[in-house]
Amino acid sequence: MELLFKNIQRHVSLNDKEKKLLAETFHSKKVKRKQFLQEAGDVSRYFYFVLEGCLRTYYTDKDGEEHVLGFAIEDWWAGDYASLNSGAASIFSIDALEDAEVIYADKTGMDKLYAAMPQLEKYFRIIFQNALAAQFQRITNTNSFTAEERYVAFQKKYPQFDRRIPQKYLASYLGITPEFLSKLKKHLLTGK
Amino acid sequence: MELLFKNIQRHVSLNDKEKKLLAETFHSKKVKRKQFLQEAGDVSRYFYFVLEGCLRTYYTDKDGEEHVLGFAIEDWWAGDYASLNSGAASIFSIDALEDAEVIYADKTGMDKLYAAMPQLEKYFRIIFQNALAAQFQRITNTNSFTAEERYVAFQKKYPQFDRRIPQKYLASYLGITPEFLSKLKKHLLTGK
DNA sequence: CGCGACGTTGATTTGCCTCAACGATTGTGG
DNA sequence: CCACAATCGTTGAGGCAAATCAACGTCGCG
Repeated sequence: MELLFKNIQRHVSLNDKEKKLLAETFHSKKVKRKQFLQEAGDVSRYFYFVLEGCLRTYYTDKDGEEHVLGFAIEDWWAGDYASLNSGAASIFSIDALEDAEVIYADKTGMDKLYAAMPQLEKYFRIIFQNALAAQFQRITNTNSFTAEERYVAFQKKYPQFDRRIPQKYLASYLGITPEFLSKLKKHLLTGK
Repeated sequence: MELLFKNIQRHVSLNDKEKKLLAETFHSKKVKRKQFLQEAGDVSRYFYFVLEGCLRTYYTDKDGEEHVLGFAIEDWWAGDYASLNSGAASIFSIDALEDAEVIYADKTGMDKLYAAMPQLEKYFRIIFQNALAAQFQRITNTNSFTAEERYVAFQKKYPQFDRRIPQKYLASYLGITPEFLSKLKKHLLTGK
């Protein structure tokens, strides 16, 4: 919980009463590796804040193929930002790549927090604005880099993920097949 | 200006004093087709709200290739949401695909508005949250659809853009070459 | 009218995928 | 703690979607 306070206080201030309200509204949950936090089709959806471990958000297409949208580790947010607003059923699933501890709140809880602590609107405005910028960067990379360049750029930008994400999920995130990622790595190491 | 008020009032309320402040803070500008609102490398950057016309936001890669990130028509926002927060030089350019009329504010102006009208934080929190959801959808489409499917999906989702966007820019937005888009269209029309 | 930008069409090339087989690693029950 | 299965990663052969390159038609505009 302290981790969330610190994260929020990077952008806005919190007093003790507000911290108490946050602590009352967010609930805690531990999940084992491979367990789901959310499955596609769920109507009840949550904002998750990761205290420990590693999560994966992904989408299953009409052919049953999974496509990874992103990962979340300690001090990161996860959730279907999309449909939390709309109230529609989610098309995304979230599961754990490592045993994880998260705190979470549903839409009702978030609305209560927004009403009681207007500065949270600013906090999430900034969080979403930065996340949006990161997605534009990602789209830019997809369109102007080869798969190999995207892999190198990912390693450089997110070195903390290096050993924590199975290659097949990283391949999916990069938009390539696991086989091709394997060949890329060999090419980078051996030059052939 | 009324268009902006109506847009904002879809999510939060505004009184006359607040409308006056908005009108004082946003400045108006008309640009001809092909003129720039912002060029890559600019340090002074703005939030733009389109009153009339059509804008294009794009990125120029190391090989000099342009990659279109998005379009904006009446009642839409445009701008480098990314670096407006960070203060870094922008890597994006914005120009007009049609003669356009926009209103705009810089970071200082936006900060002033946020301070005077906290409900704007909520408004932009929602705007960014929805935009983020749209970008996740776009990434999902890129990874799980063929170019032809993406073209059809775009036509269906944004019919209002149909006649307004030159094919080469639409091709860039879809992540394909103009030549290939031409062939796609032929295939869809003639079946061969 | 003539120029330049845009769109089209065809021939060829290529980055990445698919399929299949084979190692390596992990996890689980006996 | 081992045996075995299951999952994951690697490697190779062949195929396809989309890129590249080049030539030509067409349209808007000075």
